[in-house]
Amino acid sequence: MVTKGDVFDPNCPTRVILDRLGDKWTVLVVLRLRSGPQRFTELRDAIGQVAPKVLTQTLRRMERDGLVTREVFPEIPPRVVYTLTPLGTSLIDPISVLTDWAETHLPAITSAQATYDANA
Amino acid sequence: MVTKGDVFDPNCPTRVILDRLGDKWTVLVVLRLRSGPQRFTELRDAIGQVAPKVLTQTLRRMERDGLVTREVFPEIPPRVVYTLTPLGTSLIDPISVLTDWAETHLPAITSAQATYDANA
DNA sequence: CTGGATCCTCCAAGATACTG
DNA sequence: CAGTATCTTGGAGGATCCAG
Repeated sequence: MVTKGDVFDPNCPTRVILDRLGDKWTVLVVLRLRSGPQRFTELRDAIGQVAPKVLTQTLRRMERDGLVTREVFPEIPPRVVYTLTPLGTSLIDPISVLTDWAETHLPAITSAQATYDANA
Repeated sequence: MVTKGDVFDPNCPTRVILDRLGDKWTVLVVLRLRSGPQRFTELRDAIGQVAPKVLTQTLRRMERDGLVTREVFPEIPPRVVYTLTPLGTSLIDPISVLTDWAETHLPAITSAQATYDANA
């Protein structure tokens, strides 16, 4: 049974989620797929300089977690389309809360850092 | 100027925040300090097996970011108390959204993983 | 008690090249 | 086009000992 108190258990679900969100690309993939299914190359180009190996790793892990589906069309050249699952879509709101917080408080953080560094 | 669209800019504020939340201990420190100021050892004991060096690094970074204050009492033995700043306190809500999401959807994720692994 | 100093491990991430 | 194969690396995290 999972309770609110076990965030301090190393196997706590929140820790698992934060591991995912903490990686470099998962959140960006979610935000890209928000506007609809995308092909591998579309994701790569949109997200920026990400090595194909890394993007593949990210997408595979997201597929395993049930956040995206991977659809292969057996054509030449091959076409692979990634789509957010309902589970993946449900992550958009929590992510938005974070981005909103980040954008709201960035000035305060930057300012705090400047003050801290000045006294160093 | 910071806009919603620049999540794909490597210097995007959201990326910075996610880097923090993605580390192993910051979120746990926030949740501990939620119930009030704590001493170094109290934090260490409550959070679990964290090396003092690592906890110090975490706390220093949080102090630099303006999330906590560090108060040293020049006594023997020394006493150091960490307290959430208003900025740090404002992080509790976004974190709660994440923990709620995690706890709600953990079964779905676990199930998805099991299905994925079974077909491997 | 707090946490600095030192050394070590591990792995996400990246660069590059290649293939069905 | 959508990856895989291989090699490399930076830095978070950890273990241990020591000091004010």
